[in-house]
Amino acid sequence: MAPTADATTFTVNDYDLNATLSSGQAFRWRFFEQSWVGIVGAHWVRLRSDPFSITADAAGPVADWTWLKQYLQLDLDLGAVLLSFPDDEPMRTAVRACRGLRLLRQDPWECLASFILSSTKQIVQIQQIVTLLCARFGEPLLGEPAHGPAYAFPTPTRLARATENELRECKMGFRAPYLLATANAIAAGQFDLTAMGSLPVEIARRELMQLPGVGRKIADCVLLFAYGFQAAFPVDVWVMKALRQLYFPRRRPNLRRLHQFSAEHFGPNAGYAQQYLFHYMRTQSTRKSGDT
DNA sequence: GCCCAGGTGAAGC
DNA sequence: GCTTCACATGGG
Repeated sequence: MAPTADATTFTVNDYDLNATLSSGQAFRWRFFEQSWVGIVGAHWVRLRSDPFSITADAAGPVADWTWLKQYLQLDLDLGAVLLSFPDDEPMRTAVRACRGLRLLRQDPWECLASFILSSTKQIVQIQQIVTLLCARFGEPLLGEPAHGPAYAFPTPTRLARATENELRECKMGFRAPYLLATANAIAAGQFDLTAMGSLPVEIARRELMQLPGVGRKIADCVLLFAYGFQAAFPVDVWVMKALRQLYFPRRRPNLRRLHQFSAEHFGPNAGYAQQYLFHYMRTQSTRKSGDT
């Protein structure tokens, strides 16, 4: 029972909120009673969608919804992006399967830290780790009591003051020293996350990969999901499976070759195409219940 | 028990 | 250069 709460409705088309929020880009959303409940920055928010609109409820008063519009990328022309995809059978199939899937625009630090925690973890487990991390180290936020306490994603400074053992208690295992060292570098001002967005993508990638626990794949995730470099093309086990199965059924190209292929084949919005392949593969091959 | 998960870094060839 | 392996933890 929040005293004052705000709501708003955005008109959309071709926006599949379910696919978008369950597609492994962001890890703080839960589907609950026909709504998506999550945290964006310092805001608790609940989202409901129909084919033509998305309605948002906040826990407190909201004077300006720009933060949510940007996060959801409501101004993006999806049709133009889809038209830029290669006109081949695998992409047609993937787009048919999840048309309306979007890329979010996330906070760089939250995105970076989350994906450091993602290596060889399933999406549900990444969600669990992030939840534990936020509950332990994040600032409390105004939420809705029925949904339990709400927390911001912890800052680099706060995590830099944690011990490796405290982080391991959040079930992150061998990723703890990576997260701690990266938080330290940023908190100490040795690494400027805000500068990445205005660099050429290759330079920004090289910079991000200097951070401990950040290799090519995680760097590409941050470039794509946080900075909006739409040509960045993260290759994880699913995308590798997709590329090999759909484009190289008789060969077994290595990672370097797949990156080369993706750079030549998928065009200026390769990262978007990658998300369609990723989501298509995951929803096709895994038939587990309760996924969304 | 076994294999796998939105990988990375170090060591071995 | 490329391939192999250890690294925590939990789900199927």
